Amino acid sequence: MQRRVGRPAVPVLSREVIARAALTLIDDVGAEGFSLAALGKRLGVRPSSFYNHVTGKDDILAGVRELVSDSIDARMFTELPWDEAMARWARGYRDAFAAHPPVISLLATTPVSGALRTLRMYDQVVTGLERGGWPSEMVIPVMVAVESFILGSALDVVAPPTMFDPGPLSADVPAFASAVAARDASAAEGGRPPADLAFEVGLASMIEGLRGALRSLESTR
Amino acid sequence: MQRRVGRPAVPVLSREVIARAALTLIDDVGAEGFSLAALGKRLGVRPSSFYNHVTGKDDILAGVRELVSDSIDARMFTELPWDEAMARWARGYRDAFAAHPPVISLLATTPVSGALRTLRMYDQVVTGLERGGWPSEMVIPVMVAVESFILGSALDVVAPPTMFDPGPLSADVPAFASAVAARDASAAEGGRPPADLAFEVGLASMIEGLRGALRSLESTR
DNA sequence: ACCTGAACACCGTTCAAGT
DNA sequence: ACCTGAACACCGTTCAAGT
Repeated sequence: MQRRVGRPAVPVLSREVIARAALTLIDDVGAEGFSLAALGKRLGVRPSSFYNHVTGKDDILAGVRELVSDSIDARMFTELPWDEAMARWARGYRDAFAAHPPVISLLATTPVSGALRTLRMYDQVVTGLERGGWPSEMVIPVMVAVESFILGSALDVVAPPTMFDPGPLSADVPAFASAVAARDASAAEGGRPPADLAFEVGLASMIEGLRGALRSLESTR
Repeated sequence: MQRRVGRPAVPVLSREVIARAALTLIDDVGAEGFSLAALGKRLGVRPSSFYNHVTGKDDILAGVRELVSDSIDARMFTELPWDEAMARWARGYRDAFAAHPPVISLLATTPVSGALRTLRMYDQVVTGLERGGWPSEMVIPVMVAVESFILGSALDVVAPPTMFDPGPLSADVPAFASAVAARDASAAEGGRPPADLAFEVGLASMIEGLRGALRSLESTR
C-alpha cells in the first residue's frame, strides 16, 4: 500500500484518472466530504502528487464537469425538428446531472465550461435552431433560456425536501401545505418523483411557448 | 479597536448584524474571499464570538439567504391575474439575486429555505394560482418550474462570459460564434445586458405555454 | 450572556529531495 | 517526469477564562 519515495516505474495518476476518482468520491461521500486528502487516500497517493497533473482543486472539479458534460448528447438537432430535439436534449442534459446529485451543487457555481466539447454541443444546438427557422440573434437567448431552466431544475432535484412534514407550519401556510399534499398524491399515483412533475410541465410549457413565439416572428416577416 | 476580554457592556453582535455584514462582505470580496476571520475583522470581533449567536458558518449563510429572500415581493398574486402576477414575481425574484451576484453561487446549493417567510411567499403564489383556475395538484409543479427557471437564470447572470473572444475557437464552432455575435449586437442595440434577452424570452415563453396548458385543462373538464 | 484567546483537527498548496 | 514528506498559511469550531 505504501509507496517508496521517488518517481514510480509506471505513473499512477493522470488528469483522467483523477477526475474519475473525484466523481465517484463525490457520489459516495457528498460534496462536503470531498477533499484532496480523501481523494488521495482513495488513489493511494499523497495530496501533493495531484499537482503534477492538475493546477489544483478547481482544476479537478473542472475535470469532473467535463466528465459529466461529455455524456450529454446533442446530435438529435441534426435530424429532428428543433422543438422535438430541444425536448430530448433537455431531458438528457438533466439526466446527466441527476445521475450525480451531489455533483450538481459543486458545479452549479460555474455553469458554463469553456471546454471545446461543450462549445461543440452549443454549436450543434445553434445549428439545429437556425435550421428550424429561428433568426440568428434569437438563437443564443433561446438556448440559454432552456439551459437555465434545466440547470435550475437539476438544483431542484438536489434540494432538501423541506416541504413534506405537516405539523405547526401547515397551519401558517394552509394553501401551500394542501397543494404540496395534492402534488405528492399525484406524483405517487404516477409513480414518479415529485420533482419530475415540475420539470415536465415546465419543459413542455417553455417549448410550446417558444413554438408560438417563432410562429409570430415568421408571420410578421 | 481592541476589546478587553469578558462580556461587553452592550452586545456588539446579533444574528441580524452578522447576516448583514456577511452579505456586504460577500458583495465586496466575492464568495471565495468570505471567511469567518474576514467577517470577524469587519465587525471588530474574534471568529469564536459568532458561536454565541449562530450555530456556525452554514447558519450565517442561511441568514444571508433570508435577507435576500425577504426582499422578494409576492403580494401581486392577491390582486393581479395569475399570469401577470407570475411575470412580475419572476422579475422581482431574479432582481433580488442579481443585486448580489457573488451571493448567488453561495446560495444556489440550497435553493429552498424552510424559513417561515419563504413558506409564506409560496403560500401567496399557490393561492394566486388556484384563484386563477389551476387544479390543486398542478400548482406546486407550475410554481417550481418557474422558480427553477429563475434560479437557473440567476446562475447564468453570474456565469463567466467565456463566449466572447473570437480567435481559434470560432473556427471550430462557427455557427455558435456567429450566433453569439448576433446576440451581442442585438443586446447592444437594445442597451441591455445579453443575459437579459434569454431571461425575457424564456419567461414570456414559459408563461405563454402555461396559459395554453391551463386552457386545454379547462376545456377537457 | 457574550466576549477573548488558546488550542484543535483539517484544509489546499509549495517545494526540496528522491528515483 | 512523477512520486513522497515536511512545511506553510489558513480554515471552522470548541472551550476555558474573564466580566
